[in-house]
Amino acid sequence: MPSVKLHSRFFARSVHEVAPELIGATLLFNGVGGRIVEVEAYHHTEPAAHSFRGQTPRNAVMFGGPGKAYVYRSYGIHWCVNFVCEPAGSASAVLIRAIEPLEGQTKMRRRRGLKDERLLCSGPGRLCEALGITVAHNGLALDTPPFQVLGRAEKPEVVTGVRIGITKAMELPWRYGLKGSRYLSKPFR
DNA sequence: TATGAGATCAACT
DNA sequence: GTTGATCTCATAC
Repeated sequence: MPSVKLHSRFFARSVHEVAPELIGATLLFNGVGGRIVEVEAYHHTEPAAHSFRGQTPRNAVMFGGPGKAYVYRSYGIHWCVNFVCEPAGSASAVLIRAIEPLEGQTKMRRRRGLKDERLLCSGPGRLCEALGITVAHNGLALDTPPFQVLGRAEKPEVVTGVRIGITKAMELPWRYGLKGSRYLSKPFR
């Protein structure tokens, strides 16, 4: 199956173009990962984005230009990974919310504690735990090991909806998913 | 199936 | 002191 590595050029566009195109792409971290089935776009002009109020130590990577991983701690417990998009300074990113486990399932299971395969990577915190992504990887380039992001071979059917778990800008339909996937963090309505 | 508590930290009021 | 781009487990229906 032909897959092309995605470079920073791919990410240097609007999050609204990049996010739907990431559905069906492959994310690997040290060779472990799978097919991206759910993402959300966060634009700096909108209050749900971490960059909305300007730069802080936590979100600095968002301001450094496209093609990097932005990793932050969620609820003091979990890690979540974003792909930074748009030109440098735009500070917008795509949150990777769920993947379909394909490579390194043994490692993922071990890290996750032998959970149901369906729950291995179906959520932003879950997938970071399964792949072993932490803040130690914040700011790393997405086209260089340990990261590997491969473009999809064919265009899948993409569904959209409102974003999950936020209390600001709840009306924006900037959640994208692979239609019919059983690995979504929540079904699309 | 649904709701609630707890874990625990960066940023904000 | 409160909130949040979350998840798990316990208890109730």
